[in-house]
Amino acid sequence: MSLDSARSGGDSSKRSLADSPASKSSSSSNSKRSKTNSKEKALGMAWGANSVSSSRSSSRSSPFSDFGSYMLEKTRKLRQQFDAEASNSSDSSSKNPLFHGVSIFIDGFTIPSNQELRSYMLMYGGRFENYFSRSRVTHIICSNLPDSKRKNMRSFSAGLPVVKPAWILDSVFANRLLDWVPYQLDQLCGNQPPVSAFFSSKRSSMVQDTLEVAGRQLNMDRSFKGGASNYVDLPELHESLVVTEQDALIVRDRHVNADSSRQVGTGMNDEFSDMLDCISVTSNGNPQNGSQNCDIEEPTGSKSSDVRMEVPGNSDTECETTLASRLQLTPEKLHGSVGTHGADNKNPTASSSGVIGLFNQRHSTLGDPNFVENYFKSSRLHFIGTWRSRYWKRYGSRSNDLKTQNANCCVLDASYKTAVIHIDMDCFFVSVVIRNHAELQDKPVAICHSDNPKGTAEVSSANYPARSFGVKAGMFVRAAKARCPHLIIFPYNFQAYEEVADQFYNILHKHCSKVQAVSCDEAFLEVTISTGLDPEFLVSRIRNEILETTGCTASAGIAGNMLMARLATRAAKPNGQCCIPQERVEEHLQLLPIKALPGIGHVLAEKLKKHNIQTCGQLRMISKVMLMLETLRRDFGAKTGEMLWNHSRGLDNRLVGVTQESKSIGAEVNWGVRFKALEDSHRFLADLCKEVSLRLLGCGVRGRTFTLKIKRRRKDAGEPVKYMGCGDCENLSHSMTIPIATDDIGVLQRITKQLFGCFHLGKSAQYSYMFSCSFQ
DNA sequence: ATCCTCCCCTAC
DNA sequence: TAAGGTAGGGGAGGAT
Ligand SMILES: Nc1ccn([C@H]2C[C@H](O)[C@@H](COP(=O)(O)OP(=O)(O)OP(=O)(O)O)O2)c(=O)n1
Ligand SMILES: [Mg+2]
Ligand SMILES: [Mg+2]
Repeated sequence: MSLDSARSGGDSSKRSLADSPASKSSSSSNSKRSKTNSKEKALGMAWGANSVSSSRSSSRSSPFSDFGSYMLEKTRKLRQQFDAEASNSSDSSSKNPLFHGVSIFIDGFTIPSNQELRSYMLMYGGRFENYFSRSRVTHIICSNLPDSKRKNMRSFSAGLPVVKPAWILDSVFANRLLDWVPYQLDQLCGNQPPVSAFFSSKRSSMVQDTLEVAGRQLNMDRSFKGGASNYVDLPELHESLVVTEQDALIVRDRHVNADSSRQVGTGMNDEFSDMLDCISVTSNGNPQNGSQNCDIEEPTGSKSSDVRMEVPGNSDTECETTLASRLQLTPEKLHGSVGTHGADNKNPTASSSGVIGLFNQRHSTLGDPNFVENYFKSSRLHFIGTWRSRYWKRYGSRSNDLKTQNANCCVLDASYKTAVIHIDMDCFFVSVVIRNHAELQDKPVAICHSDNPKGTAEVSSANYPARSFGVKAGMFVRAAKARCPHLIIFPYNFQAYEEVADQFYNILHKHCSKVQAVSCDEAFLEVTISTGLDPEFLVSRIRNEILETTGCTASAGIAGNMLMARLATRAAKPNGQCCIPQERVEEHLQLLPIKALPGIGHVLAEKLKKHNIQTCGQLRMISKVMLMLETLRRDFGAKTGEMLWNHSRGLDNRLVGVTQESKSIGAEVNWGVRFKALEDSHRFLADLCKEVSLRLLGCGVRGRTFTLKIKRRRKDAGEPVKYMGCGDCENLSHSMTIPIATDDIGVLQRITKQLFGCFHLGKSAQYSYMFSCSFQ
């Protein structure tokens, strides 16, 4: 279960208090995070998440002038980015710069989208302003004018021409700049312009092109014709472009993809479904495809192939067909069908590590009264998950101050250029642990809780020799040992990771004023190139210093934006650095597997694969040929489509150092969670409430929206593949917003009880919980 | 249109 | 035996 507290409107006073520099004085003295700190004895405070100081990110407390300079900085940066893209894109170099002297500002929703229009300007020699400026903008592009603006046309447009997007499209098609006057927005009609020639005539030939590239794409698009946009790609659908009120034609069922799991969540009437537990034996042989629920089963670096490697010699598959779970939550009173689960309860089952018999109760909520607290002390994911809040406590205010300063001085000097650096420690957990073992550097080493060659403990990090055997983070140790029998396993040393992370960030802050932390071993830097220091040189100095100080190597990437810098780092690893200048972006992306883009995981990658898209080059070509962004948007959603469009071109508008304040705080445990009676469950929930309450206090925030999430073992799921794991679960959640934000543990507990009631949980299933809150 | 709830996906 | 957490982004669909 997880309790999630959303931010609250009512907590503003508390917030502003927390924002004041003075408020962090008490906790900042904890920065050494010694284990003796009494705060760390708090539940789940193994790594001090609860004692995080109350310093907040700058955005809320910034005076308005800061915001102004931020905006100046941002516009300047966006402009610079546009120029860089324009001057280096091979697309543009080969095209007629027909928009030379034209600088557009997009007002409101347009068809096609502003990103597409931007890319036309990019490709054909024009300019694009993200923010309106009377002096810079030459044309305002607008599809639709709301009444308010129509009434005061002159002040809205500042006297500039307000033109329909078709002007741009038709100009591109004509390969010359057309007169904009016929395309002036017709104020009387106020409707979407008629279809431009561009769409009607050119369309079909482009579709042909597409077919060569991605055979199935066309079919997909056809089925999506009723999507949220009128931007269609087939001739016969043209009419919808003429439609004026954009959404008039929206069809109800926007591609409800085969997400059967959703129904489980929303149909809360499963009260009696548990009775089926003993009957339904299941065929859950293929966890990958069954549903999109993220089941935590048999994790491996590379999915199904690993599953296959895993299975032989073990009872994993048998487990899935054994009768469903012994029931763990047993409210005796509830209904009568006790017999079945009772029998299950006694059945010995093959356990995850091949050992027959019951699990050790001390490894679960049943045997350890301090289970949650102890669990968090050993959890690597808890460690990396809470690291950020500890970082904020140490560097938050300082980096904020510098950030502001930096932004101001940038504004004064508009002539400089910036480079983005991404730096990431090599196989961090392993490097730290073997940094003083020279003899191990060439041996395959991994970090894991267990060295059991049959075990289901997860590899946290593997060094590069181990990776050459196929050992990857997230893999079960038995799979790792199967691939690399001589793999050397070391235990975790969280304190050492914390110390090295500190050293790492101390070095980064010393060399650069703009540092954006990503994780304990990874950060972005932004540097100005015109200050003379070559970024390559700076990076090698930083990496050297990291090696000398920590005994561990780091790799780094240098590029024009965060996306490309990150990809450069990947190319540089291990122990290297790599620069991807603008003119090399395209070649770098061309053959890169789509999955390598940050933000594209296995689900999205599979979806794209069904469209015959496997590389960034293909994605770029498809989206361009298909004209364009709207196709991606229909298939993947507005934002995701845009992300695909941008990332496949190496575009990334994010600015280094812009981090917003946190939106939510939560706690969850999905390992070792076993209940016999309802009260076990409530006790556990109370522990999570305590944890969340302490974290709220530690951060100086109060929650207003609380969420309880429950993972319920599927009826047809067998014993979890992973020892003490939660198995194949469906995810449920309910939330509640209260009028006055709180951090009071008593209130939290009452809230969880009430939320818990909303689920109407049956008796014969196993659950684990998460409780979190958000702050509005 | 925009907000809200209940999810899913992603990254470390 | 083993320690499958945390937080943000975003989509679908219903309420307003
Ligand atoms: N599934 C994962 C991924 C990461 N980590 C931890 C261990 C890693 O050492 C640390 C940093 O993650 P990275 O993705 O940076 O991986 P590494 O630093 O281990 O390797 P690389 O050289 O690829 O950066 O986070 C983990 O416990 N489990
Ligand atoms: Mg790393
Ligand atoms: Mg990393």
